[in-house]
Amino acid sequence: MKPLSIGQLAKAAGVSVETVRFYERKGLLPKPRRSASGYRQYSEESVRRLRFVQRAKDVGFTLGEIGELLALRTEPNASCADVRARAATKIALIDEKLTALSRMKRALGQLAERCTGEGPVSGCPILDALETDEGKHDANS
Amino acid sequence: MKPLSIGQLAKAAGVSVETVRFYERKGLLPKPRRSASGYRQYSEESVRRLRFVQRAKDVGFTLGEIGELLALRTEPNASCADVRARAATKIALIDEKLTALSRMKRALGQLAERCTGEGPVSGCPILDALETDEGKHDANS
DNA sequence: ATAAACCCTAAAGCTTACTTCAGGGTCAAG
DNA sequence: CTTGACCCTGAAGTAAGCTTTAGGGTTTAT
Ligand SMILES: [Zn+2]
Ligand SMILES: [Zn+2]
Ligand SMILES: [Zn+2]
Ligand SMILES: [Zn+2]
Repeated sequence: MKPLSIGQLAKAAGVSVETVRFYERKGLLPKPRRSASGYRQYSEESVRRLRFVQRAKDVGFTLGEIGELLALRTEPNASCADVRARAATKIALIDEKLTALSRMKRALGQLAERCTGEGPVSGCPILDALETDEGKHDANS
Repeated sequence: MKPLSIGQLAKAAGVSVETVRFYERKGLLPKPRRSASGYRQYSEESVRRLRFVQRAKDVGFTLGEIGELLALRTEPNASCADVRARAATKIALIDEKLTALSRMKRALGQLAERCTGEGPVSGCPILDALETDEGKHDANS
């Protein structure tokens, strides 16, 4: 039942003390009670809250979106479907990023394939391809 | 042979005028000649250069890295292998990002699967899973 | 000659998620 | 009673890649 100091909370959730204060400023963590000397005092609930933020971050939500998720939990007319919709939106965004990265990887891989790594830079097919337009959109000749 | 204005160059490469000036400040484009009234004057070579930057960006290089690639082209003792190595490094980085995003997608997808989207937010499996530790690292029970 | 469309500079602002700095109090140990 | 570990605040800095703002010249067409 003894309250946790900000350092103890930070450690328990695996973040830095500055991050905790930052999240508080951003409204992701409620303003905690203070000791007589002004030190922040946290409970186990605070640890759960902070871990929630970390997990939501891990699955791709921004801090702003995490704030919305947290707000949803206390809005009485919010529905499970709201949460689901946010998850779906996020998954769609992740898919877009995956697609873009795959395209990049393929394009760069194709350039790299043609470069033997021998000789001076002046004939490198990678640079040549970047200079001219060649190599984009798999041309047919 | 008529020189291009900054607006014409920007249009030819599909970027904004401000972007051209920004790239010049960053050293990605050489400082161009100026007309009597101080207007920048570009050549076709400038268009190629600017397109190089765009294509390198498209395959994932940062502006800093693109500057290095451009510098390689004029360093006499730079080798084709240098370019190849940069490409390989970039591909590895793209792979890391792909892996991270795939992990995110899978984790979030697993949460979303359990949410029917019905009822109030208070019993949403997505939020529940984010609050507790459950759902991480596919537990076996 | 005047208005639209373009051009110039330097500097500040934007986004996200923090970190660092500057300047000080507080608490436990020895 | 002093040292070191911790805590406090507010403000500024960081990364990348631009965009915007503020204040003004130039060119071109009518
Ligand atoms: Zn090469
Ligand atoms: Zn739900
Ligand atoms: Zn100090
Ligand atoms: Zn103006």
